[in-house]
Amino acid sequence: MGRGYLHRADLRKQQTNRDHKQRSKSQEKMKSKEIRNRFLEYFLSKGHELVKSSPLIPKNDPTIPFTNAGMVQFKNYFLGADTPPYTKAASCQKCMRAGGKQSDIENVGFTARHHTLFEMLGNFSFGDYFKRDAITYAWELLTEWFKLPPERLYVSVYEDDDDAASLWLEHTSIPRDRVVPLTAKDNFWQMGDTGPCGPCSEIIIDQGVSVGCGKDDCKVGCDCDRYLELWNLVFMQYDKDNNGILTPLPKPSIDTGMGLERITAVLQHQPSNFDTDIFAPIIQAISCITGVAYGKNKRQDSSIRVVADHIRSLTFLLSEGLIPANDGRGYVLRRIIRRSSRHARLLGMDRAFLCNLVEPVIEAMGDIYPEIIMDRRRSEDILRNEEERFFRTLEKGTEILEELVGSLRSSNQNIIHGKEAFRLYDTYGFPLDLTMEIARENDMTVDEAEFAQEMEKQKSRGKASWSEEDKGLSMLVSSLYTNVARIGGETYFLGYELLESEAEVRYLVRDSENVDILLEGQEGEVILDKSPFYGESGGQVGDTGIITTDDALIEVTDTKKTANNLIIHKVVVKRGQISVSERVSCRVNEQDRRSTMKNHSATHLLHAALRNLLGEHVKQAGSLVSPTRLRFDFTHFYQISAGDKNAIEDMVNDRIIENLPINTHLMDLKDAIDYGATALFDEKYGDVVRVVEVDGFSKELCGGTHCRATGELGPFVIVSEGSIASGVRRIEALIGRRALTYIRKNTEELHAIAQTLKSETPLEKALALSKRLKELEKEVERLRHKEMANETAGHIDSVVVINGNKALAVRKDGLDQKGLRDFADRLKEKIGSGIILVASTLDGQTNFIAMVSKDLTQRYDAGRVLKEVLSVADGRGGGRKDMAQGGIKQTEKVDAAISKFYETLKSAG
RNA sequence: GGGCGGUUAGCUCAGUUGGGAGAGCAUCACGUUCGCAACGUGGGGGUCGGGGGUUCGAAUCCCCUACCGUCCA
Repeated sequence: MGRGYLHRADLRKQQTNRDHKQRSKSQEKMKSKEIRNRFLEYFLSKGHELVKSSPLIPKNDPTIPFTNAGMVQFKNYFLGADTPPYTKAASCQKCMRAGGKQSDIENVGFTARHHTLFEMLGNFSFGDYFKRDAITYAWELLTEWFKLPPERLYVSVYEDDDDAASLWLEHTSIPRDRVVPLTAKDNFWQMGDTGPCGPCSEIIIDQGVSVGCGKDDCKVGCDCDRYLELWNLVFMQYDKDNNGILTPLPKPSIDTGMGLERITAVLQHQPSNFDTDIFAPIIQAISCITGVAYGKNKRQDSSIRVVADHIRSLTFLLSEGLIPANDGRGYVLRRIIRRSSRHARLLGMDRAFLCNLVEPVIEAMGDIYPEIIMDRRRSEDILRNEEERFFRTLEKGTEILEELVGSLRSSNQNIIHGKEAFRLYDTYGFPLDLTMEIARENDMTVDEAEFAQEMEKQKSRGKASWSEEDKGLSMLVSSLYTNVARIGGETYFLGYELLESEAEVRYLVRDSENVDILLEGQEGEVILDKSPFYGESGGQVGDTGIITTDDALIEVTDTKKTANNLIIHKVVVKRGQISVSERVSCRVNEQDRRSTMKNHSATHLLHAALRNLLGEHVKQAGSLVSPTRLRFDFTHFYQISAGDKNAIEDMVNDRIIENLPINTHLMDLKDAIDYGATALFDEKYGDVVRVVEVDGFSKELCGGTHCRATGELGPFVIVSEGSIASGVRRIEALIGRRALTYIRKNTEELHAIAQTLKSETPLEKALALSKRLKELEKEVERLRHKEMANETAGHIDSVVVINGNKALAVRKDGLDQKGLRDFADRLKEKIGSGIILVASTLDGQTNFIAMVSKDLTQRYDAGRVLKEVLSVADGRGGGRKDMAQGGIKQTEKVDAAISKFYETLKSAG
């Protein structure tokens, strides 16, 4: 990640200003910006590297949904998987707590301290200083720089950590009775079930009796606001293994965290984080738009706080390219939008409203986090879109609920079952509080206990489905790789220049386990010291090819790249064997690789063309670059018109025809961004990045392999365009020979159609033919009816009278179900009142239809008559009183069935 | 990853133990009117998401699958 949080010159300037105003500043309230700066400034003065906040969406870390603490970006340093370029650092990290284990979202708005998004100030030592300095730094900063009164401070320590307790007493002015030992529950920290861990120590401020819970046993460790935890110092000193055994780390480390919102509230003497200058402009904007004043009504205040908190999260998450979805991080985003929208409605808003609040957030935070400014239009569009979608959901839910209320009322009930409320919530996304509100309006209540019960069931279902094995396996392999990388470093990639090279085998894996040798016929994974094989990343698929030794042939079927830049060759040993430390020759499948390069360069042209023609809101949302095709997903809200599609194709092909040079430069990340290169959200970039530039048209950060000039690409053609998720569209395209083949195939097909239709203008001809076909079909239908009418006339003679009613049985083979009905209808028309049976044999089975004219349905039931008839041949059937259908397989028994028909009528009469 | 709901005419949707695919809007023609709105009459428009199964018979029941929605992890 890029470094240099603030320029030193700026800090020096601030420092001078500060010295001037020191006296007055300490009296008046410190602004949050100043608090943030002074924290960083302090640790800069103690030789710390100031590190920029990493994104909320952690790169290459699937174990957590969002960055939730300052240490997240340093995790690999603490784990020892990576070596830091500095030994101590400080940062102000944007953090998100919503959706994972540490989700506070339900509390947000109703407490003084809970947030979804917050900023975490922290200092870190990677084997440099330990407890003593961590303690003295924290104390000095709080008491001398921030001027917190020492007599109101307490510290907690882990009960077994005597070191920490004595260091506090020795190196600070804190009295013994203010050092409070707490249990492991509060003061022992660990990253996961295994790995680095250690005791921690918290600095606590006594805010006075007035803000406390007032209980007699209120003391340090109480959850109320009186003893407020300000700053947590974690002393990482053990490594915990699978059996829970702690071994001391060779280089103990420090990880601390202090919430900016919290320390600001304390320094500004405010009871709630929401009353600080951090939230003031946002709350003001909400009040202004909704016309609801803050501080007048308790319930409305909560809603305002919810919106104020959530809009910060939304603006930040959207700026990192996240899109609302039904699962994963996108789902968390959607939930935050819906919760905000719900509270906006409580404030009287009935239209999309959140999009209007992006601007105030940018004004409040844009100078510190410029990333939220860049895509503001896109963020606003997504919010508007998503909020409108939510309104549709609410409409649907309201409709269902009103129906439910109506039916309850008509049966004199006034309790909405929890199951029903849950169904509304679970299936239709209708919020419980809204159900309760509507219930109240109708003098009803909701069975909340039952609702909670249903929710529990749902949760345990979710958990049960999660403990799958595959998760464990991938964890195993990934820790295997982490170890390999730790010991041997990353694999050097030679493939930008070379397609063949020598290398040494460093590591072999078979069935997720480290092995020394792979034998003939075995499948496994090979890790080399250097390799010309491109490992799948950035959308470009991995190379295939062969690895050989004097007497072995190994086929490389796929190549992957790990988070720590190991290149993993998936192989099958075709002949001989391969063992660790052996010298091998590598050869990449050249034809496929060259095709892939063309597709990758074409992807860059497509990306630039889309941004050019559709707008800057277009962002890459995923891509696949293979030897045979390219697939590009990007953010865009509408279908792409045929005209735009052609314009995109034209623009890409024009750049190809111009044969523009494609150049690659290595530069610092910061310089690359300044240079205007497009960066992606979900890629990890080192300090030095590759910029792939198509002269004058496209600049992208990209680790993939590319052609030297656009002319190598050949024709470009878009094969399909469609939607893959709300707000994301996908284009698939072909390049070079494959594009040509595609165009040729279409042309040939058109020729064949023209030839078949014997026409120069096949489209017109096809339209004419289709119209003619319709006319003929109608004509056939008309004639068939006419013929049927004629034929039915001939059957009238066969009508017999049984018990005073007309009865008629006819056999006419070759009719399908519909024909049978039509035929019977005609007969019925002819005889007026009576009972009719028609039998028709088709495809080895005989179908029957029985009809009873409306005036006789009191006396005869077509269904019953038919059942009798069919009983002679083990047939089945049924229907209504006036019409019934059925069939038999024994076609030779049709005559018997007809006799049965007359018999039945006789005995029924 | 696991639930639940949906997919029927251009659009919005109905379709009740499995037995003739419907309504409203839109569209077209004709009528009414000086004309328009409105109205009246008639017509066109459907692989009932796709595939398999059960059944004499499936929009309807069962299984698989795609897509959309929604909740949980």
